[in-house]
Amino acid sequence: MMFYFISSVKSEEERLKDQREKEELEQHLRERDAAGTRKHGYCRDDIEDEQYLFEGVKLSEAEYRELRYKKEIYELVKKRSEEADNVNEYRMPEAYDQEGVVNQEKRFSVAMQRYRDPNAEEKMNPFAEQEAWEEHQIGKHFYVVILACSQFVLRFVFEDQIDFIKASVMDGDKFDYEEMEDSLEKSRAKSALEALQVLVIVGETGSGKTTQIPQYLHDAGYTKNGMIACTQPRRVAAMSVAARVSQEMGVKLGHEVGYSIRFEDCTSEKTILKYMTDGMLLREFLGEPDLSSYSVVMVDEAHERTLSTDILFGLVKDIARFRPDLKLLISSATLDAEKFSDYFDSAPIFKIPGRRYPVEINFTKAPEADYLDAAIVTSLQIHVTQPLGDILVFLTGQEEIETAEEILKHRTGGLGTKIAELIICPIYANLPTELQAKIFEPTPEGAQKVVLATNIAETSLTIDGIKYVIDPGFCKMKSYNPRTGMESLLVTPISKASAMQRAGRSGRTGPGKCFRLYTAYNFHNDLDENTVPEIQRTNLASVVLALKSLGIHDLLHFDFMDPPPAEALLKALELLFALSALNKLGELTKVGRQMAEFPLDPMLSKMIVASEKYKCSDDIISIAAMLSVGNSIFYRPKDKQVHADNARMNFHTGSVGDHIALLKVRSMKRARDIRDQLAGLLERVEIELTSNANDLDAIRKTITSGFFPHSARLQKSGSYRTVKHSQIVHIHPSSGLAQVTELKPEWLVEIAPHYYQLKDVEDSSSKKLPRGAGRAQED
DNA sequence: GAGCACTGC
Repeated sequence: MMFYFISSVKSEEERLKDQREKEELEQHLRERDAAGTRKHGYCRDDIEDEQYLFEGVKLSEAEYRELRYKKEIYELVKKRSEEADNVNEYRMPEAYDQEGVVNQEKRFSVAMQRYRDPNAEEKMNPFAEQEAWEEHQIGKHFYVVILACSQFVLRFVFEDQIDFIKASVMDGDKFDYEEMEDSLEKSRAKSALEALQVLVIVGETGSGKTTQIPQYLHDAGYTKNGMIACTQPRRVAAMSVAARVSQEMGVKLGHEVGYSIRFEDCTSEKTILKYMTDGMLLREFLGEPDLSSYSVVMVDEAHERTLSTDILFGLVKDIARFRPDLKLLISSATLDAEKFSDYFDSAPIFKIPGRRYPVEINFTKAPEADYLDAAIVTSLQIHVTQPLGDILVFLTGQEEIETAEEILKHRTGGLGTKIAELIICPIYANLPTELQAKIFEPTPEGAQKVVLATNIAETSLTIDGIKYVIDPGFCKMKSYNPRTGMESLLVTPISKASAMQRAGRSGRTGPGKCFRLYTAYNFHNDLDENTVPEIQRTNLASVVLALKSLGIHDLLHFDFMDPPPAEALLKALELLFALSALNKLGELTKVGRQMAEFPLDPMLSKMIVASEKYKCSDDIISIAAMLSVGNSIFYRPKDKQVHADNARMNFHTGSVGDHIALLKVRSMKRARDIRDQLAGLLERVEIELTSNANDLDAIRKTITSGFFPHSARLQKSGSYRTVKHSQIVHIHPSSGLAQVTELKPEWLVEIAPHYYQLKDVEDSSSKKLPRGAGRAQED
């Protein structure tokens, strides 16, 4: 346990100067002690200068003497309190108000009085009761005691502090927005944009590339022969950028400038500048394989390497060859520009400066075993020792965030009013929107906000005013095992690119600091340069189906920027063949073409297509919509008991039931939207909308038609084993509502005779073959 | 008593 005095707000130069002075003082005191001249009170009587320093803080001589004295006393009583057998025998009622809340200032002065009073009976340990209370409150690990002195506040911190080493400063870019527009108009940018068919554009978010370049191309006349498409990885981005550009151009959104996202097409015949999600352009490819209505395609945020952008790359590269009039712009953040350039036949790279402030990077001196604990300690360390400014902590998931929130509340709960208030804001995608809004509320004067976020804060949303980033270096990442055909989420170290992105989050509105909870050595030697692109770690069934329906047959030789593992491609082909979407030659069947129309996992699409036969399409699309919305409909924030305790402790947290209700509303609306879309698509593939809700067997058979590859048999042991590969699987815990559909073994042979033979399903001991409809885990 | 990062069509 270490004992620190930590100074108040200071600039870096001041800090260094103080540090120097402090070292000088310490050296002086050491020499004096060694000489045997040390006196009570640490008076610096032999120093001429008026500056008195106490642990780095400048004081008047009187303050200095007082503090030195107080510290010594404090250490003494602390020591004695540790020695005391029964801490409860000492009481200090004066220090508590009517509600029983301790007044730290008062507590200290009472302690001082008692200690100095030669007649006091409780001289021994005035702090014992307080300490017992604190230990009870915050679990012995960390506590802060505030001492008020005449003109300033000093803080005592007891903690095994984490030592950081300042490693480097990520340069900012002092860049003038107007200047850029000017230079874009006049400099080589203009000629480059006009002369070249394919161009890689590099620029940080905020450089204006997304808004300025399409406008420039429009002015240069590129919209005469077709639209300009600009793709974004996220819906909100497409919407907000379109809104801004339409404003800048002085036109109504949806007229000349529009956006197109799922469930919402805000474009018209007038539209010449179209912002859209990458997945949406991919869908448009299916109907228009040469993109003839576009004259320019700009793939924005290409460095994010979403599944859709990666597929788009291969497709646009291909059509650019036979359409010399199609201009192709690939825009990305700095890191992997060379790679994009290489892929697009050495396309020139054009750089646009970004706008970012410098960010100081700190690494830990030694590796931290428990990153969650380290993150909490570091937040408090920043809270107590650094100038005010909001903190962003990257954690891996909801559960971790909830744990961290509890611990932080616990540890700051017992602190008096002398310390700045710490506002804790959790944020993750499953958090109801109403609660998400909390992170955008401006931090009140004198308070400090700590945002506990998942990866959502890395790209999807930006929070202004973040000054400190704490990066434990992990995230949850999806990985796919082609052998078992199962996807799983694993906590994985992040890449260097991701670490830079996280650090950059602190430098958006002013200079920032990033505290990495790993060593510089770890960073340089253990982290990958870039995150493995999604296409290499996902189930490719829907990708393969989409490419096949675009007429691309030789998938193993398709020009992927980073080819997925051949095994994953083969697994996808195998599945599509089993679903009869492909024939033995690997060509799309009629069923396959119908399936490709649905923006769903092929097993779900197959289920819908099969519903025609069993006359229950109306019921099946409801099921499909609910399944594709994901699990969040049945989501529960946390174990009720814990939450109830929490609510009692924090007495203002709202009711859990309400949160779930809010969440359900959002998910249900989404399911409704998807269902409506599916109904429209049914018409398109000429399947009649029929309901057959009374015939459960028909519905079960329809489900079996899509999900037979995932059928499993109940073992005597209570676990399940897949029929096809004898893989042990478990029903996912979220399937509390028996989300397993029972089916008859003979159906498998009836519905998928090419996949199952009678011998596969024969099992004298069991009549039922429940099937895991939810997610299954590998054993 | 289990437990689901983030997008997107």
